[in-house]
Amino acid sequence: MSTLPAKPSMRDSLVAAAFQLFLERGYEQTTVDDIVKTAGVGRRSFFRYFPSKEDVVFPDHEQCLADMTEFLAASADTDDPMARVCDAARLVMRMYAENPTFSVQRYRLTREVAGLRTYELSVVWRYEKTLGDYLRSRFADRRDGTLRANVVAAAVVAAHNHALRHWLRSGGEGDPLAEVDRALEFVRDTWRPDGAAPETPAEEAEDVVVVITKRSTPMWRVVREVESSLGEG
Amino acid sequence: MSTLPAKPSMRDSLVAAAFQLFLERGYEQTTVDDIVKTAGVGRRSFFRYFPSKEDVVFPDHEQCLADMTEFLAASADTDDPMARVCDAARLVMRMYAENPTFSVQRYRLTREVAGLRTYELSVVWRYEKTLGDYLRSRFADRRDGTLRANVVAAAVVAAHNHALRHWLRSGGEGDPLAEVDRALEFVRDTWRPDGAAPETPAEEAEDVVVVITKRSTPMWRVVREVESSLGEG
DNA sequence: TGGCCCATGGCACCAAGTGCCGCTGCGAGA
DNA sequence: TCTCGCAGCGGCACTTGGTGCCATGGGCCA
Repeated sequence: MSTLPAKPSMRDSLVAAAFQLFLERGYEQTTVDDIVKTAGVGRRSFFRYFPSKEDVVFPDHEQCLADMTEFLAASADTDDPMARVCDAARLVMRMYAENPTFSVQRYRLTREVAGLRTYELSVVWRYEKTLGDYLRSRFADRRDGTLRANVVAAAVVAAHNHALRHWLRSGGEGDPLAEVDRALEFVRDTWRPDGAAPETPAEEAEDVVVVITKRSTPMWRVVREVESSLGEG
Repeated sequence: MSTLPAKPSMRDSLVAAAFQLFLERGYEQTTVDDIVKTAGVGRRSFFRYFPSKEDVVFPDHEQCLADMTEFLAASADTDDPMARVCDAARLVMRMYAENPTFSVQRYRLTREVAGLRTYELSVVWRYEKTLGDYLRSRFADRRDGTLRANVVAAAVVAAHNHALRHWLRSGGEGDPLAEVDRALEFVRDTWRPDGAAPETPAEEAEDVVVVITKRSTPMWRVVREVESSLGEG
C-alpha cells in the first residue's frame, strides 16, 4: 500500500492560497477574506494560525529564529564566538536556500510592499538581537564588550543580507551558501586579531563535527547540515 | 508691543495631545479619536498631517532624514567618506539631544509597544540605506565595494544606536554627543588603514569648517552645528 | 452511550485608514 | 465693496485588519 498524500494542514493551505492570490493580484489587493475563501476555511482560523496578514508571508522565520537561538545556546563554551555567529547566519541562508522559488517570489513581494519590508525588518532585527545577545555574553569581559558585540552583530547581519539580496536579485541562481561565506569572510577578516592565521582554523579539533538538530527536523536537512559542517573543516 | 505667542500649529497641537494621552494611559489604549478630541480638531485632519498613528510619535525623523540626505549629497567629493558618514550619524544624535525629555519619553514608549519598535526600525533602516547609498557610490572602485559599504553603514548605525540607547536608558543624563563620538571612534578604528594616524586628522584643512544648513533652520540650531564642528577640530 | 476536549466557524464589534463632499474663511482682483 | 476661487478643515460613510465570544461538531476515553 502506498502512503496517501497527507491532507495538507490548514496552515499550509492558508500559505498556498495566500501566495497564489498575492502573485495573481498583489498583496494589498488581496484581503484576508479572499484568502480564506480560496482556502475554503473560516476567517477566524486565519488569525489563529497567523497573528497578522503579514505573518503568512514569512511562515518559516519563527522556526528559524528558534533554531538559531538553540544553536547559540549550545555554543556557550566555544573558543571562537565570531565563528559561531557566522555559522548562525548561515542557518538563515540555508533556510532561504531550501526553497529558492518561494524565496524569490517573497523577495519580489517585499520589495514592492512597504508593509512587508517593515515586517521583514522586524524579523531581521530579532536575528540581530539574538546574535548580539550571544556576543554580549561572550564579550562581557572585554573592554567595550557590548559596543563590540552590537557592531559585530550588525556587521554579520549586513554581510548576510548583502549575499542574500544579491542571490535573490539574481533569481535564485548560483550557490547562496558560497556567497554568504565570502561575505562573512570579509567580516571575520576585519576583526581578526593581528597575526592570526586566517586559513587554518587550528584552534578547533578537526575531526569532531558537532551538529545540533531536533527530532522534528527532516533528515535531508540534517544531512545538509552535516555536509556543510564538513565542508568548512 | 510684544510678540504674541503664536497659535500652535495643528501639527504641534496633535503631537502635544497625542503624547499627553500616550503618557497618561499608554499608546495602544489611546485611539486616534481620543487624540483629535483632546486637540479639538477633526479626525480627518489627523491623517492629513500624519499618515498613520505611529507617525505622530516620530514627528521629526522625516526632517532629519532630509537633512542627512542633503548633508551627504554635499559631501560627494571629500577625501574621507568614513568621516562623513560618522558626521551624518552625529546629525541624528543631535536631533535626539535637542529635546532630551521628549526623546526619553518616546524611548520608553517604543520599548513597551511592539508596533512602535517596528516603526522605529523602518526609520533606522532608511538612515542606514542613506549612509549605504553614499558609501556605495564612494567605494564603487574598491574591491567588494558594495559589501564594504553595506557593512560599514550597518556598523555606523549600530554604534550610533549603542550610544543613543545608553544615553536614553540613563534618562538623558550626560553628553550624548561625546558618547556617540566614542562609539564611532571604535568603528573608525576597525576600518582605519594600517599605519594611518588616528589622533590627528591632518588630511583635512584645519581652519576651514563647512556647515551645510537651510534657510528654514532656526539660528540656534545652526549655532550648535558650528560649535559642534569646531569642537571636533 | 455519554461526557469531554479541541479545532473550527460564525458573528458582532473595535480601531485604523481612505475617499468624498460640503463648509468656511481669507485674499486677490474687478 | 462685492465676488470668485482656493486651501484648510470637518463630517460621514466605507473598507479592512484584528479580537472576543460562543456554538458546533467530531474524535477520544471512560
